[in-house]
This record gives sequence, structure tokens and C-alpha cells, in this order.
Amino acid sequence: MGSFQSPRGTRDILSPEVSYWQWVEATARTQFAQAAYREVRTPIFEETALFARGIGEATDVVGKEMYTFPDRKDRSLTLRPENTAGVVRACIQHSLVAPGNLQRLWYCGPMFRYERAQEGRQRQFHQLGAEVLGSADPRADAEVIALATDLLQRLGLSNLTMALNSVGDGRDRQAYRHALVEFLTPYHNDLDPDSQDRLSRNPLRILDSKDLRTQAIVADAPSILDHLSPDSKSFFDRVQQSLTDLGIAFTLNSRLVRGLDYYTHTAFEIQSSDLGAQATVCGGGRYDGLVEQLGGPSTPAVGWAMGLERLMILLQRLQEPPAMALDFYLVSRGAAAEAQALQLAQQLRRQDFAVELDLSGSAFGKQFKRAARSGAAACLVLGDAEAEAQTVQLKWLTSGEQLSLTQVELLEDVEGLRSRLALAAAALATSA
RNA sequence: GCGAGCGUGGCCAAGUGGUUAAGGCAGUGGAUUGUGAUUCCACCAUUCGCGGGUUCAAGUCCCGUCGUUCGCCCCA
Repeated sequence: MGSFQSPRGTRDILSPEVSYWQWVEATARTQFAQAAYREVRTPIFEETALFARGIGEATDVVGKEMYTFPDRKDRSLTLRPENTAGVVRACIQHSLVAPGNLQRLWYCGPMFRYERAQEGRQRQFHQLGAEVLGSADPRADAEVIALATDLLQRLGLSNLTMALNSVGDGRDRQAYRHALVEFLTPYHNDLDPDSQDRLSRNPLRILDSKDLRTQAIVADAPSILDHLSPDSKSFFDRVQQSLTDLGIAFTLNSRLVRGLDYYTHTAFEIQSSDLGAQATVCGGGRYDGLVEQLGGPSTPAVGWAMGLERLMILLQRLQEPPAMALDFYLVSRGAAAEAQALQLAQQLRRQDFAVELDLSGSAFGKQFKRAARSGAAACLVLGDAEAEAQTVQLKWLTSGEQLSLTQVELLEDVEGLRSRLALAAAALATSA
């Protein structure tokens, strides 16, 4: 072919679908505003070392999924594969993190990972995320998680489950890793090949292997929850209590492990069974060591990220897209009428009406057909006779009622029009 | 990175080696030079993702390539 296609793993978000995106973004925006979270917009690419150090050299994300490239001065840059590292970097750079200083932030934007696409997984995808920096209080964990569950609820999504775990602090994890490796080593040859490999590299990941034989072995493995220090244990208890107080349902899953190295203590995932292999809609947890790891002051933090493509899959199954609201469709024919219609459309828009002007110049019949399909509440008609008399026909498309009035009258009766439009919209809503 | 399936107009498709590439939706023009429905007529793929090969003959078989889908790995 001679034409271009969007690159592998990327896609265009077109008209009916894009209204879901706008709806989700608008809902998130108000939700975050109500909880006093501020939006951050960080660069889409960062120094490669930021991700390598933040996410962890040994992780798959860093090891094989990053879009890394040299710029013209041979600096190594990387398209962000996630945004926590970038947000933390921004907070350090602008001194937003300091002892006793709390930052509540949210973001939304594209992320990039070089992976084979499948349902709910693309090379360019979008995440909505929340981060709280500077609080070691378990209520911060609960607040941030509640924001995620509330948002999903506002969007009308039920049928989601939340898995919760604690991976403890660094020392707890170290101890647990030992215990786990000790337990698994005798079964080495019975593990699936991937897990055999992970035994030395990243043994915790064996816990959520999808291989059935491995799962059977892991079923009797020691639980991380038995390896938590008293402090870690009590912290996790308080997180659970806070969630319960908020009426947020969760299932403890001691085998829940997250793939990024920076997580400590609380780890959670919100999952749907309607998503195929990519079940996680939202994942996050506490990352108390990351700020320091990236060169800032020791600062506790919690956060999560939500995969918007996955969210859209669920939303599109549940409900029709919100329709584009159009007040008037303007039909005209004849040189004088067309000129007046162009001006009338602009004047109405300045009064905050949504107006579509038919530019086809085709027969009235065709234009009316388009008017009916446009979803507009009313149609305005300008032909030779109207142009001559400076009038306009106003036709309500729901009832078919039509009246003639002067263009001046139309523009002066803004309040009357607005209430009629509200009625028409209500009629549409009940008929739908 | 690995495994398997798929790729025919804007969309949904029939077609499984013989040829003039069905059909539906949408669109455009007209019947109807000023009113949304219905109906009717006409137009809408020198070509089947792209490149090569086999064959007298290829949308149909083979190879490659690109894209896509499902799964693995991994993650949101």
C-alpha cells in the first residue's frame, strides 16, 4: 500500500469512543479536586537512568520493555514506561518533598512499553494515577485506595475485586525471600522453566505464576504475612482496619506480588474477570524507599496507576457512549441565506449554544435528513424567503413543531431557547 | 522475545484454483429545484494488507513481510 498506518501497538481513539475518554477524565478531575489532589504533568521522556534506578534494573520493564534512544547529544533518554518515577523526580527537583510536607498528586497520560500487543495491552497506553508523598500514616494508604474504588464506582463499574497484600519492608522481604527459596529449591525440577529461571532472579514472582504445576507447589509455600516484623504487621493491620471502616471490600492474597522493585508494605490490585489475560485495572501500593533511592530525602509514599484502555474495555461493554450534545442544526440554501446562516451560527455560538452549520449546499431534503441524524434538538432553516425577510424557521426536531420568527427575535430570546432546549433534552433522555 | 489464528471497499461480509470479485449497512446523485419516513433508480474494489513464487489460470496454494487477534513472559 502507499499509505501509512499507526505503528504497531498504537491506535487512534476516534469519535464514538473518545467520549468515554472525556467522561472518565472529567470524572477523575472532579474526584481528585474533591480530595485536594493536584494535577502534575511531567515529561513524556526522562533520563534512562531514572527508570533504571527507580523501577529496578532486574525488572522486565527495565530489562526488555523500554523505548530507549540516544538524542543528538548522545544522552540516553527513555519514553516513560510508568509515571511514579517521573513524579518523584519532579517532586525532588522542585523541593516539594521535605520532612513534614505532604503532597497529594494525580496525573493522566500516555506511557510506553515495548511489548507484544494483546487485549488490554499496547505499546502506547494511558494511565491515570494518584500519588501521596510524605505520609507514613496507614490512613494515607486507605485514602488513596478509596479514591480508586470511588472513581470506579462513579463510572458505574461493579464486579471488580480488590486483592490486598503486604510485602513488608526491605528486611521483611529479604527474610521471606530466603524462606521461599529454601522451600522451592527442592522442587526446582518440577517448576515451569520460567519459574526455574526466576528462582535465582526474582523468586517472589514465582508466587503468581500461571503454570498449574507451579501453582500447586506454591500453594504450600510459606506466606509473606508470616514473615512481617511486628511493626510491618501492625501497619498492615491498620491499613486493613481503615479500609474496613470505609466499607471497602478486599481479599487478602499473600501471593500478590508486584513487578516493580520499589513497592514496600501495602500492595493491591483491582481486577476484573472480564478482561482476558490482563485482569488488572488498577495496581499500586506503598513505596517508602523510592524518593530516597532517587536522591531525595527519605520520604514515605503511596500511590496507584489505572490502565485506561482496560477501563474503556469494561465501560464500553456496560453502557452507550454519552452522545454529543448539539442544540441547533442550521440548514440553508441560496447565496444570501447561506451568508446569513454563517453569521447566525457564530452569533448563537457566542451565546453558548452548540450549533452545526450544514455546508453542503444540497437540497433542503438532504439537509433535513442530516439535521435529524445530527442529534440536534432543533433545526434552523434559512432559504430565499427568510433571507429576504431577515427571518428564520425554528423547527423542534423532537416534536416537529415549527415556527417563524425574525433573526433578531431568535437571538434576543436566549432564555426562552435555553429552557425549550432543556425540555427537548429531557424528552430525548426519557425516550432513550 | 516465544506460540497459534486472522487480513476482501468507510463498516459487516460471500467466495476454498477457472473470472464479469456476491450481498448488506453507510455515503453520493436523482425520482421529489423548500422539510426528517417509506419506496424506486443510478453511482460507489481494473482488485482481495504488501512483495515475491508455483500454475495455462491465484482473493483462493507456497515463501517472506507488515498489521491485527488470542495466549506465554510481564504489567495498568
